[in-house]
Amino acid sequence: MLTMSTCVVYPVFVARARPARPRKHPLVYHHGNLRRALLDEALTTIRDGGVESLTLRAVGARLGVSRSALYRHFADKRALVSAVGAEGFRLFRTQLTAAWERAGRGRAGFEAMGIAYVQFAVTNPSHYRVMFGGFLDPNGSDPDLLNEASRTFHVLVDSLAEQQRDGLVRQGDPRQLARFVWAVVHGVATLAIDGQLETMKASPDELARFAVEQLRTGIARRAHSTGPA
Amino acid sequence: MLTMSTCVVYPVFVARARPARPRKHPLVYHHGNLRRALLDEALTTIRDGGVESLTLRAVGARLGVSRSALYRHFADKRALVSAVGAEGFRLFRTQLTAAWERAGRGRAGFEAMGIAYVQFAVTNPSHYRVMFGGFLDPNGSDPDLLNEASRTFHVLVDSLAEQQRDGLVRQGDPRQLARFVWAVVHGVATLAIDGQLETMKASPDELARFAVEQLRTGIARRAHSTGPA
DNA sequence: ACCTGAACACCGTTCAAGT
DNA sequence: ACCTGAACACCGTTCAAGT
Repeated sequence: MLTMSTCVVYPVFVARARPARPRKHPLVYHHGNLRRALLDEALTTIRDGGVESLTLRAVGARLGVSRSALYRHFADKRALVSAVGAEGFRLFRTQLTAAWERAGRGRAGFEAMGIAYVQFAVTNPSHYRVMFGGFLDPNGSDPDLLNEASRTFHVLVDSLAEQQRDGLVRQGDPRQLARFVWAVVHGVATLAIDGQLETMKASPDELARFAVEQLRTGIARRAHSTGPA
Repeated sequence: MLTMSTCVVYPVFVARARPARPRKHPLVYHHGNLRRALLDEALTTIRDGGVESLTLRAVGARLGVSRSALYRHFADKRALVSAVGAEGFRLFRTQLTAAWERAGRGRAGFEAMGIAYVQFAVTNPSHYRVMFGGFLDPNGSDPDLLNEASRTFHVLVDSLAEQQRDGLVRQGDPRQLARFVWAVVHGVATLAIDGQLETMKASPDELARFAVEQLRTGIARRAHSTGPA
């Protein structure tokens, strides 16, 4: 637990456990922007080699800083990765709404958003995995991450609710519909980035388009009832 | 790389780098079943605490064996986890076909299989993650894992092909349909085991049933055409 | 307040040596 | 052929000490 607001008075007269070593290099401080620098460095490291490749020592070394300097700005490694995940959700949400708006909302906008979803995952696999991969428990300690994930989900809910008002999507709890739609695109995305589609000899984009098509005929309001099951 | 077929002759007369230490405990060998014992130990460890909790040292210690004894039976840690994944696919496939048969195939069988899919993932989250989680690259070196995954996929393909013959599912490449169906249940499963559903306040089983329902109305052959899009 | 550097308790993997 | 035990090159985290 990090207590930031308490003022700690350090005792000055303590028995020296070890003698002080002479310093080879002068100390260089980052002064204030180290937190941001650590975050950026973690971001590019994860982008290039995945979460597994992220080591605090390497991040520190690349920034010319001790391996434990990080602990002044993040509680631990998890907290650093959480911050990267939260940033990922912000970028993700921007791209989803952009696709939705650019295609003029409605049916075309919804399909464009589905394609954009899978494309984000395929383009940023490491980032996507941090956000969803179970490395972070979403009910965990970071409220920022939780908030960003929740806001992203509501982009989908709002889109579906609007389409219901316009008669493009059949009635029902928009949150329930949104969960189903999310599961579909999330399924395509994770199969794609985990290389499972190659086993099945399929391209991510092709499957994404097919999935969005099937999704539409599944949730679209139909002119003729097919009768009870 | 493990070369199993080459016969290596060890030189006998070598200069000793270090003097031999006296042995405290007599050597106890596992003789033949160590591979199986290692696999079982890895399986329960992963089941209890996930892949991250699996350490070769602990596995060896629990079996009363050196930490490097494992290297006689597996190329490295990855190979051990691959073997666990392959076993997972075998169990998975058994449960899927059992659900399909028990519900009398056809429409009911297909729905039962969908529910069973998500239930397997929720019941064995660590196992499921090993199989799909990207820890193993599926195009990797283990042909056994690849084969098991492929056979499981074909259970789904065969089920859909049979339903097409019986007029329960509309025409089209059954492999393409199977990929879509897989993506849907995989999406529900991964959202569930990564705790994302809790964020959305939904239960895995409820979403699974809803998803299978939507899936049906999406891929079922309809009596009345809704006209071109 | 912020950072260092040594220490601690871990990892997977290698390899000469023992039987 | 199978296993040991020391060694190697890593980890994240802690903490007294320096400025």
